[in-house]
Amino acid sequence: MDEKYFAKKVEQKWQKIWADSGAFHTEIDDTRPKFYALEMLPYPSGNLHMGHVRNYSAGDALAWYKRLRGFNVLHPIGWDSFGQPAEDAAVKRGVNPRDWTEENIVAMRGQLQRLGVSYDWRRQMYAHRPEYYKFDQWFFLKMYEMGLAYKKQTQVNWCSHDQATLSNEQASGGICWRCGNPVTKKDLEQWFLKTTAYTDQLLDDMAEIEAGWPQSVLKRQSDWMGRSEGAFVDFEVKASGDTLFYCPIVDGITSASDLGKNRVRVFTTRIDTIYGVNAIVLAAEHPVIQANIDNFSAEVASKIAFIRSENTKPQDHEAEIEKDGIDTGLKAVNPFSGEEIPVWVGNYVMMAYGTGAVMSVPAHDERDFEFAKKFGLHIRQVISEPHMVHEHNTMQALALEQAMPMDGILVHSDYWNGKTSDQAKVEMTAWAVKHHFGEAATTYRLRDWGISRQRFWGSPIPIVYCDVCGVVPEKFENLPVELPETAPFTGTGESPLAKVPEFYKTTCPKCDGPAMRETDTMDTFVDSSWYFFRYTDPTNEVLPFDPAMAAYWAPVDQYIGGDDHAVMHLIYARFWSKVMRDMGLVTFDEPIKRLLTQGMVVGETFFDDSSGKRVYHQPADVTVTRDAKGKMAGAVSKDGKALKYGIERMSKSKSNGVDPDEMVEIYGADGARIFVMFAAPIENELVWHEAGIEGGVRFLQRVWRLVYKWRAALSVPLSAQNEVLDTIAECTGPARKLRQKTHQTIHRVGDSFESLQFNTPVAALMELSNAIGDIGIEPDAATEADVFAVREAITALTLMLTPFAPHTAEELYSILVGDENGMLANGARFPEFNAELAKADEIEFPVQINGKLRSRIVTSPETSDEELKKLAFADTKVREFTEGKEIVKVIIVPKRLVNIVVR
RNA sequence: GCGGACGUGGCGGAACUGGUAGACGCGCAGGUCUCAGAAGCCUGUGGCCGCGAGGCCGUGAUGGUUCGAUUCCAUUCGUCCGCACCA
Repeated sequence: MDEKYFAKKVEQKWQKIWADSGAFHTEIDDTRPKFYALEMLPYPSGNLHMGHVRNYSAGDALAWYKRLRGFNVLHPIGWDSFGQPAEDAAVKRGVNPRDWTEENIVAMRGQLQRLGVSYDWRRQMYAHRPEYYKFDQWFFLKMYEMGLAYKKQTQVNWCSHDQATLSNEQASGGICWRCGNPVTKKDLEQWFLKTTAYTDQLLDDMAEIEAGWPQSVLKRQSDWMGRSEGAFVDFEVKASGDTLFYCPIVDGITSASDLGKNRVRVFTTRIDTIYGVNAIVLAAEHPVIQANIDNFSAEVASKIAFIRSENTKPQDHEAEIEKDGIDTGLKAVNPFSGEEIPVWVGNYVMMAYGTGAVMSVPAHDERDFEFAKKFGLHIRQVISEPHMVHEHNTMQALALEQAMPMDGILVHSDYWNGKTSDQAKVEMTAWAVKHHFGEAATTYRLRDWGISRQRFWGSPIPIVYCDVCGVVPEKFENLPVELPETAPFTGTGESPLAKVPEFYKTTCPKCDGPAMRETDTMDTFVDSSWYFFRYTDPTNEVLPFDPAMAAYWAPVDQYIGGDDHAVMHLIYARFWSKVMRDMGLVTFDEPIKRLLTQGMVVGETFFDDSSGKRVYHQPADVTVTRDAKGKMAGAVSKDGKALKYGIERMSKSKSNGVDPDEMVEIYGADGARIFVMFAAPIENELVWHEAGIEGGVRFLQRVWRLVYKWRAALSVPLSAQNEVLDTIAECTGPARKLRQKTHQTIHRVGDSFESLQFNTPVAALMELSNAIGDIGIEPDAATEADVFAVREAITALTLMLTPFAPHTAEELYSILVGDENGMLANGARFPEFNAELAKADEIEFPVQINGKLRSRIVTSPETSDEELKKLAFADTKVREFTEGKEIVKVIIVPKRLVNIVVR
């Protein structure tokens, strides 16, 4: 190699050596500890973006670090290759989704390889290949057997733009997660996976991963699942006369055997406020309402119909929806007080949560308050602040200005008066149970996972419909149910598979009679829920993976990806693992021990000041002017137009995107990678500055020159003194100082990796490199001790550089040790830390007077307190400030500082 | 509205359990090399005052605890993110 650093040459050389030698191939090895480093798999769009580069650079750094620490590292990659863009391409451009996908994978794999990411490429998984999706289907059938997969007719979230159904997660906020258009509702027969059967575990097992996951992600997950503890209470319902109405049992909520058919069940977290109930409010879709719709007056019926239709409209989250509702004329009886109260339908009650029925307590709930105000309903306060209890019980309460949703002391509640909310919640629930009109209850926001998609490019759901046998699961031995070569792609709502008779015409697995296949395919989140287990055993044809393989590699030790997957993917993946545990495939509860969420990479954008259009990006098209301090004063385009500056998410349409290939071409993979790691903490947003990357390259060049400068001197074998040199006693002056810095750096870099910091270790390496450069000794004038210290420093620097700039490090390492096979073949290890050597002989003790820094004394860190005090008072500066003052006390912090308090 | 996170030079960011604020890099300024430029190298770079030694101020703002606060507490302002009537 040359004395000058040519990134491209070095990178091509080592990429070839790595590939030829299978340097990153991994197999089970019981003699070494394992480490499973995982990054979120990409969707094969055809182009890597800088967010990917950041993600994979971090994962690769960790993988390399662990390898150098002696771990057997599994570091795989695969392709989330089912999904809508491939089908869009088919609709728009008539290409075959399979061809489109495969081509994109080839392109992106090339990009990753040019970045030199150390994957075991043999273990790639491809969601769209039958060898993989066969096991999506296998899992589906298993879950069907376990009663975890079921079909039901429901209102689904429907995106009319994408012509697709969406899970609740994907329709979060009433907006399609993919295209951003409003979501509507549509009735469809759908397959569901029973995620709700695991909600409690998903919530409770968070304790196991708490230490390794970002708090924000766990918080979002628990909010998403939305467990709330409270009670069901049954209210008897009748007409204003005495006719009992027919009340069908509401789906899934009737466990009390004596729940009468003339009762309606509400869910409340505030049973203690039940004496303040002024009405029962039902969702418009509530079965009681729907079953009796013909009994209502025309006015009531049309209002209900109106509310119902409003509910299906896309919601505008900026504007608060005004409360609306109508008195149905039905009456309900408060089981505690015997009071007769009206039954209303309200637009603010959702059928999807709880029982679709609430007891309205306007005094203590803001929504109920608003509702009562609007319709002039009675408001009664039944919870009081402790000091107000007497007033409340002796005189009528004043009109409330607002709801008071706090806990307190019960008033106007007969027998329960004087109890605290906490007491009352427990005792009143017990009372309700005793008298058979209620029970303690927990409800969740999380619904079951609807996985049916009316799409071609996904795993077919392995179900057959037979006129004779009904719904029949496909036989395991018939898997995979393969997608046909192609289908008519129209972009309309029906699955393209429904237009391919060769696909859907089949025979019944049970009776061999003619039958139809299910033509929906699975949500692609199914693929990503278990893909990381497939890496442990990627070619298994019988099982998704061999449990023994997973037992060695799983769980994932470190997962890295964007926090946009905090709720969907990461809840599904956790759910899937728990199911696999119950199937006996794995033995643990949680599949991912540690999670790191990386921040977005954003771009600088320059706007045309006159038109406001964003058209330019750094550096090619823009000249930036700065003031004397370096602050940006203005920006001008090539054709002389003034530009405004802004920061936006990178994208092609904003022309502020950065192409990873281009960066690698100009600066080299290592330069790009080290910059991405260094520029900001991994969890922060990263603003891409073209100038910054040059700093990364400059650093690599400095290290390169350093090695070449010392190369000849270091190649001289050391004398028999070698071992003696490796002690502190034999090492003084600059050599001693350098060794100290080397070992301090080893410690810092190791620590940083353990706490998943990637920016600070790069800074530490820069410092070490600066320290080597600043040693002030020329190679030809160096003593043996100097050479020893420099050799140690440069070798350590090179090894520690590997996770960030593996190609460069490999090349420099090969120069240093004279071996061309690479570090791993050579058994290279992360440099060993020596605490003795890292210790300083002398340190600077700041001396403060009243907490203000006044002087410094340089002495051994072991100096006794007495001696330190003496030294401090001997200091002229200190004298100046203590002269004629009373010394109140002297505080000495061991190995830190001296603070003299004077008056 | 509810919930969470965060405010440090011109910029990205350092700072161990309260102990020398601004590491490291970018940018900027000056110098060196060169016919010239690029690259490299050297020096400086929080603000104010001072020739200098040095002094004063300084981690969004205000107060508090402490010998000592970027770090802990309270109030407040601001930014970012999540949720969407969850009974």
